[in-house]
Amino acid sequence: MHRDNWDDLRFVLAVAEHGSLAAAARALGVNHATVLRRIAAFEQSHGLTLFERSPAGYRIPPERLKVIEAAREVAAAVDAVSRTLRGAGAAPAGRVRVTSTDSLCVAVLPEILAEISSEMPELRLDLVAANERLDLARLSAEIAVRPAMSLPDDLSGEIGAELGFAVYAQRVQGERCRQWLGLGGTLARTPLADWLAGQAEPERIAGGADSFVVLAGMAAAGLGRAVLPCPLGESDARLVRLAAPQPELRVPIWVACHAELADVPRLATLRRRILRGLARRAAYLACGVRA
Amino acid sequence: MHRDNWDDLRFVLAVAEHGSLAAAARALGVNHATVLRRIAAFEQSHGLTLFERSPAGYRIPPERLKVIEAAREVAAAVDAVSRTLRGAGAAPAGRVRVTSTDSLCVAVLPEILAEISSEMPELRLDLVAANERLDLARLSAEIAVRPAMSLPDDLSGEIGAELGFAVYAQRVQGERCRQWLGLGGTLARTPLADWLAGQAEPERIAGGADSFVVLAGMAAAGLGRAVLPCPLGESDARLVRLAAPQPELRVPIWVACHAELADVPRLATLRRRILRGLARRAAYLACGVRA
DNA sequence: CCTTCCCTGTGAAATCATGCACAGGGACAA
DNA sequence: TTGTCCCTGTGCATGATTTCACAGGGAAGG
Repeated sequence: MHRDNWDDLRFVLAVAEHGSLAAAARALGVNHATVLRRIAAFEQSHGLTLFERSPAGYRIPPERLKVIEAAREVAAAVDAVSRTLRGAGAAPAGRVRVTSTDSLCVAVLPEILAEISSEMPELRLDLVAANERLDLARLSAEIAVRPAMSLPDDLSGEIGAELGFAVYAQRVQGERCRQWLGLGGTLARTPLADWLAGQAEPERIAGGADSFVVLAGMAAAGLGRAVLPCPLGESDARLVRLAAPQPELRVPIWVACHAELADVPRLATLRRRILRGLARRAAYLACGVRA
Repeated sequence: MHRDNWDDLRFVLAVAEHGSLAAAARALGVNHATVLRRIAAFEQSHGLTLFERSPAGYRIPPERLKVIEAAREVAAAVDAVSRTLRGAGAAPAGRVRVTSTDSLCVAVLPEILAEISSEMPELRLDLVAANERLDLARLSAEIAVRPAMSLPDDLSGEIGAELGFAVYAQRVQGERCRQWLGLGGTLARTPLADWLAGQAEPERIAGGADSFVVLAGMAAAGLGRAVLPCPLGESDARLVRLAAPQPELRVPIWVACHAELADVPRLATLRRRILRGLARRAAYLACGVRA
């Protein structure tokens, strides 16, 4: 069944975009019979019919559009490989990119980087916010600051502090607001989401988002109460905390870089300083209490 | 040169992950000679050597790691196709996902959605923040709110307001801060980035980020001055605007959905309400002035 | 009505990729 | 040193893919 050939997707996409076997074949520079057979192979190996055949050409029914969108993602990713391959240049000296979740990029890291920047003014510090595919995209940065229970094998790093979570809501509505905000996207597959499922009945969920920063904005606008990382909830004056942080939800914050890059002196210095910055804010990160 | 076979990436990835032709071949269930030739074909078609050959196996030099990471992205995207193909289910009723840039997801849309939610309490409104690949990932949401000069063909929508940009910096440092913050990632390929390049000499750039929300946080922490969407800059009390919004940088904000979904009544209603919400805040969006 | 054009679909020949078997070489242990 | 093991790399037979050429059918236009 799974003959699993990524190249078939290229043909699927071409047919979807050109509307017919023949047009796709012209665009791809191959014979139309080839396209016919590759599409047939793809459909058979996945056990479904993707296209509507008609004498006028191949059409994708609307309910199959998502597959095409997903295939477009693949195309974009392949393009990215090409671009990476082309501009295989090393990162410019004097410039370090730090990646983290958007919460930390907004709530804590700017402060820490500002301290570091004043001590090392020659350095250019870029922040790369990436919630999803963190483990995959990690090479778009030299240093990663990641809340996680453990670190992937090829990363080398240390724990700087722990991140705590609590429930927040709009200050003026406060306790009266009985609606909840749910976790979407990649956040939906975290222990936090399980915990939340135990707190809020599904019919009480008025909305959701795939990012804590957005959730904080929604909670502040009065859409409902949300579980947020403490430093994020505390940093927004429009929000009020409804309960103490849940100790069972604490997550270590790792400061890491690729094992291969662990010895670069500049990166090692920066890692140490970020670690120190996190450690100095440990209480704030875990409980939202400013030292 | 461009023989362009996506399937070769599968072999590249397998060799990178297993460390040798032979191990990759075992994992893929093919002969090692096949792997050898596919790798060779890939390298030749891209005109470079990706792996370091040694008697002990194939190794990727650290500077080539990015290519592998990009290939992993492709793998993830292919997985997504499979998952989409498997669970070809429709979105649950009574739940609408709205996607936009992180700036608007944080600064304006929560307010608008809160108004809508109070009028249509049975609806669950999810916000999906997506800066990059917006045009590709658009099917992860039903409605898109997008600042852009024009709309892709397969989207149908209207302009709700215009988004203005201005330079902001930390209130306490204010004008004294002579450092700038640059635009990274996808933001680096926008007209805004060109404009910024005309304002700030490269050596004055102390940092950067791929998201305006993160840039706002960095500017507020005193890392430098940043160009920000007006509603985002105005919503942060720690920031002060250094100059009037640049009229030439204004961008229309589209409220759109897939052409195929344009007629769904529930979505049409929601689109209208979002449009109204944007129009009512036109001055705030364009100049940062609260009506 | 017929003609033309563009589409899908199919069978046979040619091309290309794959698997197999084997050569060569480094690493490691006896 | 010798033997073993695992690795890369290469010729050749085989089998799968692709191309080519052609059949059939709907749509548009005279």
